[in-house]
Amino acid sequence: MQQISKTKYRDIIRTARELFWKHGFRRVSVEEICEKASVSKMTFYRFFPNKIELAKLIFNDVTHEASEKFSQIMEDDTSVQEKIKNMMLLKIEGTNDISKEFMHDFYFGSQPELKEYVEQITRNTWNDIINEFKKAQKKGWFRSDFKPEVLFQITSKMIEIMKDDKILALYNTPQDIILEFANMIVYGILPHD
Amino acid sequence: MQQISKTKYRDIIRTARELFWKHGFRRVSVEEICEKASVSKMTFYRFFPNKIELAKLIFNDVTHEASEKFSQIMEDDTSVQEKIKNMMLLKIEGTNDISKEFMHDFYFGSQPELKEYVEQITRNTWNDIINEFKKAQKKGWFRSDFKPEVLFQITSKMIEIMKDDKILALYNTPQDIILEFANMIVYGILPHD
DNA sequence: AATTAATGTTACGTATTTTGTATTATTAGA
DNA sequence: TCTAATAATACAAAATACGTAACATTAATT
Repeated sequence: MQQISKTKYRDIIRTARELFWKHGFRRVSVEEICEKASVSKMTFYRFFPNKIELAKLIFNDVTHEASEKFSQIMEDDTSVQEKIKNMMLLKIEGTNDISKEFMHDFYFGSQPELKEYVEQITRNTWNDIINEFKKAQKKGWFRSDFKPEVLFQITSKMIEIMKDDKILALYNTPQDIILEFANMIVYGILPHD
Repeated sequence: MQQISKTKYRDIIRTARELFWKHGFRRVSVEEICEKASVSKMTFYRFFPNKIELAKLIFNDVTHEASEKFSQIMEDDTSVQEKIKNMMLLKIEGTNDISKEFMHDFYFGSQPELKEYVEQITRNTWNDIINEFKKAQKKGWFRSDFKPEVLFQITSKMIEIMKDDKILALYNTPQDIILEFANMIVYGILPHD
């Protein structure tokens, strides 16, 4: 056996992702991941220095995949309405897909390192998205006086608002809040079909 | 303040039930329950001697409710197909709703006390259900040589089949599958009016 | 307003779990 | 056979969870 098993590596990531997805970061132990992935703890620590680094990697994957999907929608040869609709659907799908548990420990957990990392990645992802917006804007799909960068500020503030228990209580899940903001961004607060 | 707050008591149970439901027994701490239920830890321990006793109570509630629903179905003045259909719906609802997590720690957890309790309750519930079947059999709703224990197992397995995507794709709605399976159990696969 | 019991707050010792490493044994490919 | 990847086990240190106690606060009753 001279080859490092890429399989084990992937098994760990896949298993951890599933578990984090369901229960969040803090509820899942390294040993549990190892057991489910049929991997010894030593092997785990040969691949990853600790649980946090693994979480970073997984979070990175998840956001990257989401970002890819978004870019795809923007680049698709469809009408603006269709794009907006797809964006909304992606948001809905994405928020349905991303478990509350998964994000919670990242945002509100006790590891400042993880929180920082998540914020950074989120920032980068938003940069990508803003660029997509600018490209779209050049094509005349949005108002020309609208500044995509504002989106970043809005979403930053959104996270702060999310932390407010009184606001949280108004919605079933944090995802609903995200959806609400997405709606507001696209359509404003005027009624629409 | 001379009255013990029944509200707090209920809040604890409701919150704990939700958390156990999602994450199982071991992943949820007393403190977490208290926080989410907006109750101090002391109040918790005034109501419950420990986490295990709370779990017992909740498990008891859950199984009792399920059993009640089942009896209701059997006692309803409906056709046999309707009863079977409702049984399946109940099962689906139950299995979709009851997370594996919820049961897992009870069965495989490290508390033998809890496991024993669960096994006993399960046994009792099971007996109740079989008795309902036998009552129905006496009324002539099933063949007299048919063993109710088998029906129960069959419906369980059928639910598993329903969850198969390939099977699911064959029908328009999940309800159609249920109806189909209920029919199959009642009439077999021979044509009937 | 004073009383009183329920509830909250804080702190704490103990028990359990988790983390990360070291050590030794297997395993499977070269 | 030899060798490196992996497993198994044991372990100390850190973190978390449990359950209790002592005291503070609240709000209804008198």
